Amino acid sequence: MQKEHNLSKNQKIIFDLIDKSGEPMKAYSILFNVQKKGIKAPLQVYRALDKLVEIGKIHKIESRNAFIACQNSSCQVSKATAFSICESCENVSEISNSKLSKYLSNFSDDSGMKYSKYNLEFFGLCKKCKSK
Amino acid sequence: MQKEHNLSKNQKIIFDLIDKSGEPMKAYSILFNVQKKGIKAPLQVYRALDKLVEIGKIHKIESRNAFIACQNSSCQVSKATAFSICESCENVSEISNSKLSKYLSNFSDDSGMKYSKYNLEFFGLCKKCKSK
DNA sequence: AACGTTATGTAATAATATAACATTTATAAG
DNA sequence: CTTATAAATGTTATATTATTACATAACGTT
Ligand SMILES: [Zn+2]
Ligand SMILES: [Zn+2]
Ligand SMILES: [Zn+2]
Ligand SMILES: [Zn+2]
Repeated sequence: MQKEHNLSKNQKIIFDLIDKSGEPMKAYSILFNVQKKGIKAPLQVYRALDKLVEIGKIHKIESRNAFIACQNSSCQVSKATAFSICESCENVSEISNSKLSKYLSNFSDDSGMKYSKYNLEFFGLCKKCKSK
Repeated sequence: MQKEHNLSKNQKIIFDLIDKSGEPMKAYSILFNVQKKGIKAPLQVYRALDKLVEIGKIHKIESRNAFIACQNSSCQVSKATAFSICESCENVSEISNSKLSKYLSNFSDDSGMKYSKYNLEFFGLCKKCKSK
């Protein structure tokens, strides 16, 4: 059972945009797209993004400085994220693989250290791009 | 046997700085530190960084926009990188764990897709910070 | 109503990274 | 040694990404 987050006005506008786009969006592209809805300044976007990331509705693709809606309904807290990124068409998808997440969540390094969060980004060519 | 890369003048200056520091350095901090050596513009730094990343002498910590010298002598091509990052003191260390790298290099997602590269960042508290 | 918390608005600025163009240096053939 | 090619450098300007600072408004709880 996951906590219900009542998004604020700006958060909802920005989440809906990202969610509908279905792909990673950059902050200033988001800004451009929501200006007609009254969101005029970068900070308004970044504040909403920060909150949405915090509650796991979106994730940041660190290598791309872009934000994508969570594609994994069970991933409501952004502590364990994994993505595949096509280096040709920049398609990104979230990987939800329970073995992988279990493996990484339980991973401890050579000094016995365990970690509370991780982010993994795989790079390669997606099927479309590979078959070209 | 790994390929010997003869670093150019700027590449060497910048690699030496990062390597000696032993911790992640940001591009403009690098710039500041090498200005006395004649490197005056951001682009000179970014070009050297790009090359050093390409040949695996340094890695970029994506979540921090920072660059760290490779701590793993066998990791001369930046295709499979893993780091642990302390969220309190920002200490970063490169993880070299053959099981982990084998697991991730061989990982294929639910559609059977395999990937040629990955970058993994673990977050948590380092031993020092945990014991405070 | 009073309070603390969360969200918003706005302007300015900081931090990170690239484009464009000219020149120089290194490497390798012929 | 000359020519060709690629790699690296120098320089200016600009683009992109993100935060600081401060003021105001809305929300949730008691
Ligand atoms: Zn998710
Ligand atoms: Zn693709
Ligand atoms: Zn390395
Ligand atoms: Zn620490």
